[in-house]
Amino acid sequence: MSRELEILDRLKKAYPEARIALKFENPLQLLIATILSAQCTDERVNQVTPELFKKYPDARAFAEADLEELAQDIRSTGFYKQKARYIKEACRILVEKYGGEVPKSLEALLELPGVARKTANIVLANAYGIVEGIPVDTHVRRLARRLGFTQEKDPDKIERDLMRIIPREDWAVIPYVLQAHGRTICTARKPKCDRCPVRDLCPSAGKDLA
DNA sequence: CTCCCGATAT
DNA sequence: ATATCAGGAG
Repeated sequence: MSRELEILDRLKKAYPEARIALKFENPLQLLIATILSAQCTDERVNQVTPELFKKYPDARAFAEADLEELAQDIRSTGFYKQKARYIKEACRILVEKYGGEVPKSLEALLELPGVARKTANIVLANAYGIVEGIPVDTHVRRLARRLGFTQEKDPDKIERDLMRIIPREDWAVIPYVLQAHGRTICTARKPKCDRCPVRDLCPSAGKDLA
């Protein structure tokens, strides 16, 4: 087995429970929650969304929301004015072009404001089971670079490198496995290499870098 | 590259 | 006190 596949195998075994942490009951809720999760923990998003989804039950409700009020409703997730604008405008487009439904294609999702490949991949995979790519967030980016899976910095280029290395059946779970490892062991600041299950396969082990 | 911004770790 | 964080747009 290649070094890369051995790493993936060990990490999957180390974090067998790893999966999406965002709470949602339908594709629209997942889309909104994922937009909110930018630069914010899923845990905090989950503190805001139950109330939010009660107040705004569908895309039309978000599209017709008062912008200032919506912003206050999501305030604690940070970047709240931006996110409120993205959500309102995205939902306006959903109502206008897709009957209030969340479209099932990458291209259509990428048309929405506040939605790039990371968000689109998460929504497609977890709401519809459609796997077209690998969501690259900061955890995935940091670990992919530390593990020597890529030298790139641009998320889209990192995604391409990962799609070459990782078997397609793992594309949907791998971000959650990497996030779990990134939160617990391979942290941004002081990675706990002494407790890492892939230490012997990691080119960055013991080093003190990004 | 800069801006958006509150919450949390250090 | 302040550095950094589950992104994306201009």
